[in-house]
Amino acid sequence: MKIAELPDIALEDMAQTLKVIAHPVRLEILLHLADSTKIDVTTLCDKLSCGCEASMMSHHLTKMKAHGILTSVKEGKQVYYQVARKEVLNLFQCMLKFNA
Amino acid sequence: MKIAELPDIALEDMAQTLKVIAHPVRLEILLHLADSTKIDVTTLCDKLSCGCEASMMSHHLTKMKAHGILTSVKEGKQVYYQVARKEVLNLFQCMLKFNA
DNA sequence: TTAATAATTTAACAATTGTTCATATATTTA
DNA sequence: TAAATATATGAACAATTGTTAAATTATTAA
Repeated sequence: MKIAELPDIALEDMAQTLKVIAHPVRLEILLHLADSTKIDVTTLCDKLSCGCEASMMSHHLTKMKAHGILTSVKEGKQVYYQVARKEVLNLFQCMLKFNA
Repeated sequence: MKIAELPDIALEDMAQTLKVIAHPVRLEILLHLADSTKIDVTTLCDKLSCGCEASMMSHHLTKMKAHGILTSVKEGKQVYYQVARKEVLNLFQCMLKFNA
């Protein structure tokens, strides 16, 4: 598909979504969620190398959820997050190719 | 390729690159450069719908060049810009799929 | 060599994001 | 019900980005 023929692209929206994703901690979250179907906030804090505490992590997760990048389900005391659409993860392949 | 097996990803770098791209005017510039091999600053100002003046346009172009997203050549009075690696443009396909 | 054009740079300020910490709200367990 | 755990929220402040306008540099043309 030629770029010129791409259907109406809402550049503002696209920029906004990219801006939300363009943060090292949020990228690490996405990378982690790529492999585990769902994960709760505390476990994420433990597993990621960013050293985030629950509050900060929650801010990041809330932001990504608000922009439709993640979804969440509450089960008992924990809230489990997962990627809303696996397609976001293509971004990593995309960026790797770019950096190569 | 499984995400988990991606080679060392420098998340900071990736975030930084995405951040530079994540701006509506800069996306429009990239979209335009996708189809024309090279273009000078004044022409870009005329052709884009963002209404940027030369100074602002130059700021955006300089930033993208500084991050290796664009390159430029000077010919006479004008400076022509083009995308450094066509691979960045995959981002558009990527994001379209995401928004679909 | 002066004027005109093209692009860049700088500095100031506005606006948006990021971070921290204290507090609040559920939910479970003792 | 009280304490403990998990998450979220809000407000303050720091840091980064975005924008504007004026000044500057380089190149060409008169």
